[in-house]
Formats: sequence, structure tokens, C-alpha cells
Amino acid sequence: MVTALALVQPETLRAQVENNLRQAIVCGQLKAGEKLVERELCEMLGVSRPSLREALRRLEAEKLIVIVPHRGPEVASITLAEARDLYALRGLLEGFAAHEFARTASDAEIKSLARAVRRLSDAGGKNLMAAVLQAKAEFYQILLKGSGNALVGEILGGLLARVSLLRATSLMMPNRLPRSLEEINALLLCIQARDAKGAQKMARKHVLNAERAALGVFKSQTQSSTQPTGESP
Amino acid sequence: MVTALALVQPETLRAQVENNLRQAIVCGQLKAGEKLVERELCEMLGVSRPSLREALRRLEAEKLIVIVPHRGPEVASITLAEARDLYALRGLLEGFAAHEFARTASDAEIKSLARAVRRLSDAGGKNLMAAVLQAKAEFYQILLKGSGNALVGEILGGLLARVSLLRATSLMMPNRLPRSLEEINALLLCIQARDAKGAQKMARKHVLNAERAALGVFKSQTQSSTQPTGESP
DNA sequence: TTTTGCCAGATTGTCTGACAATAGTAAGAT
DNA sequence: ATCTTACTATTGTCAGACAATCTGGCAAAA
Repeated sequence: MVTALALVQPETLRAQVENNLRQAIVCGQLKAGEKLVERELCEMLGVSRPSLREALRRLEAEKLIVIVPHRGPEVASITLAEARDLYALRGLLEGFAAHEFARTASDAEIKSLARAVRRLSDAGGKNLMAAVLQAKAEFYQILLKGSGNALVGEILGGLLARVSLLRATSLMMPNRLPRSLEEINALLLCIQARDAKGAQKMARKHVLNAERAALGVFKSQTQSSTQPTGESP
Repeated sequence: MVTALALVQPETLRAQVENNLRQAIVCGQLKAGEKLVERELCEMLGVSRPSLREALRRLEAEKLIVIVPHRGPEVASITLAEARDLYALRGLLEGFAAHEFARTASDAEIKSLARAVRRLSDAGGKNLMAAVLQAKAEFYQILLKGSGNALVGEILGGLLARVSLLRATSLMMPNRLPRSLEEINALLLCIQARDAKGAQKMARKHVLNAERAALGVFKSQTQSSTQPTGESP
């Protein structure tokens, strides 16, 4: 008897377009504020306008692009105030997820999380950025799944995509990596001790620190572009 | 001289379709689980398929409809677990909004909120459901705006639309209205006292009570359809 | 009778081509 | 130099078409 058979559903063309564009945006290939032209994208991706436009509508709903009527779509850009709001919400939601995980996750899930943290630390120690990224994604996935609230994961996923528009995420500052790993380890300790309140606080603190670092870079970036205080002689 | 002239931006046709469908869904004209057929909707709304499909994509991104490839769209339906997740998040976010409002809103905003509560109580006392709805919407708008985090309002708006899919909202149980008004008044008192923590707790409590009432109705609805165990002895 | 296989109709996914409406731009007039 | 005007590019919207796929029922086999 067949126990499990994951038949890959043939992704519709529109979905592929959507995924391609989304990844191009969060990876920075399409920069924040960049104007998009339908025909160009059609040729690039090899699809017709209707398919492209449907994909654009979804990305618009996700707030990754902005479409002003008769002026066309462009990659969304984030103001300082919006970034603050984003991080505030992220802290709230990740704090909630950590709280619930510590409270309700199974021992097996906690062990799984611990393994992910381990991999993350290893990758961080060797400065393997790609591995860090993957391990961090796994860490989040386990945390969110174990929190028992799928909605939080859904919303948080959307927020993280928007945060990436800042183009000043923790990856841009390798010097913060050690402290970031410390914070995650502290979070893990709280969870292993089933200390829900402590886990919540640690998660919030982690986000808060990430915010400080990111917004610091962000401010200096935007300031330097509007008010070039002598980057080079 | 003209002081203020709100020139209604000519809503694109697609946006009108989107709004019509969204309202039809949250109002219950299109019931949860109902299958939608593109051509029927096109004829109903008098638009072409591309325009309709773009609107559908946006509603899909908002999780108000579900589109399975080659099987067409249908109005999303909510399971008990999803409903619980929704209310948990709602409590978290409304609690946050109340906390921040109490902490940072201006005195003028607090007065504005008090007026909205007053209108809400009046409408509730007279059992004018339409007026209650409008006053409650205003109340939320003021609260969210004054909380200083636009994102929370954005996310919460999406959640509330999805909650309406339950079709077992507080409106369905007029007997809960008095208690609901009491809770909102208590929340207002906390806010007027600038008691952020208290406001947060009251907001959460309010959502929790709403959840209890809604899920009670929801369970009895779904049970009675699948397992009619005799509503009353 | 139940199950299996198959076919036709219906619906969606996608493309092409077209035209009107609007925004951005460049040229011309004062 | 500033304002007005005309033009061009791009988007918004439509109609029609065709292939891929799902759905339901009917016939054939066990």
C-alpha cells in the first residue's frame, strides 16, 4: 500500500510568474521604487499580459508592489514610519508565537527547534551565509508551526517579505550575527524551560535589536542619498 | 474659495468589481463555500473576464475566496480551528491597538473615541442595528488610527472580513449586545485613565467574549447539520 | 450490483489583437 | 522663462478563440 505520495500539482503559469516576481522583489533584483512596465515584464517572463496582470494583482494585494491607475505598477517602497510599524508588529507576533510554542509545543518539536538552532549556530560560526539563511528559515518554520496558530505564520510571512523591501536586513550587517545567535539561543533556553513569558520577552527583544540595527542602516542610507555628507572626497 | 473638495478618483472598473464582490461576501449574499462561475459573475457585473479575474486574484490574496486550479473559485469557508486562530490574533492586535491608544493618543482623539462610544450606546439602546454597525466601524477607525500603527489597522481589517465568513458575528446574537456595550465602555474608561495595560486587557477580554459567543453559535450550527443531536431536550 | 473505463459537455487557463482613456513629454507660443 | 498644446507611450478594458482539465453520466466488465 502507498503510504504517502506527494503529487506535485502542476503550477499554473500565472503562479509561476507571481513567484518569480515575488522572489525578484524580496531578493532585491527589482529594487524598491523601481517602475515596472507590463510589456517589458511580459517579454522577460514570456507570458501574455492577462497572465502577468493577474500576478501583479496578487502582489499588489500583498503590498509588494503599488499600482496607481493609469501610471502602472512599481515596487513598493517603505518609509521609516512604516518600517517601525512593521517591526512593532513583528515583535508582537513573534513574541506571541514564542509564547505559545513554549506553552504548547510537544517535546519532539522543542528538540526539532533545538536542532535547527544548532545548525544555525554552526553555519554562523563558519560564516556560511547561505546556510545561515536556510537554517533560519527552518527555525522560523518550526517555531510557527509549533505555535499552533497557522494564521500567525501566514501574516508574519507577509510581513517578512515586506521587511525585505528595506534592503537593510540583518544579513547586511554580518557584525550583528553573533549577537543575533546569542539571542536565539537565549530564546531556545526559555522554550526548553517551558518559560512562556520569558520566551515572549526574548523574541520581542530579538526583534527589537534587529529593528535597531536595520533602521540604523536605513536612516544612514536615506540620509546619505538626500544629504550627501561627503561619502568620498 | 473652495476649502475642501474630495474629488473621487475615478475608480477603475476592476476595483469596482472587487469591492462589489467583497461586500457581497462579507454581507453574506455570497455564502461561504459557494462555488463561483466566471461567466455568471461577468454577466452579473457586466464586465469582461480579464477584469473579473483580476478582481478575483485580489480577493484570493485576501483569503476571501479560494481558487483551485481548473476547478474555479469559491467563497472561502472557515473551520473551527481557523476561527480560533482568527480570534486569537484579533485579541492580540486589538489589545495592542488599545494599549498604544491609551499610551499615545491625543486628548482630542480620546474625546473623539468617547463620542463614538456614546453614539454606539445610543444606537444600541434603541436597537438600531444599522446605526450600531456604523458607530462600531467609526469606533474601530478612531481606535486604530490613534494607535499610531497603520499596519495593525490594515491587518485587522483583513481579519475582520474573514471573521465575517463565519456568519455568526455578534450581530447574529442581539442578546449579547448589552454586554458588548458594557465591555466597550469599560475599555473607554481605561483609555481615559491612560491605563494602557488595563485597556489592553479589556480589549482582549472583549474579543474573547465575542469569540465564545460566536464559536458557540458556530459549533451548534455545524453540529446540527452534521450530527443533529437534538438542539433542546 | 458494483466497479471500472470512457466519452461529451462545461469551465478554466492562456493567448492574440484591438481600441479608448489617461499620464508623461516635448514642442511651440506668448 | 512660463504656459499651453499636441503627441506618444502605457495602461484599462474588451471580444474572441483554443487547449487543458474537470465533472458527470453512460456503457462495459467483474
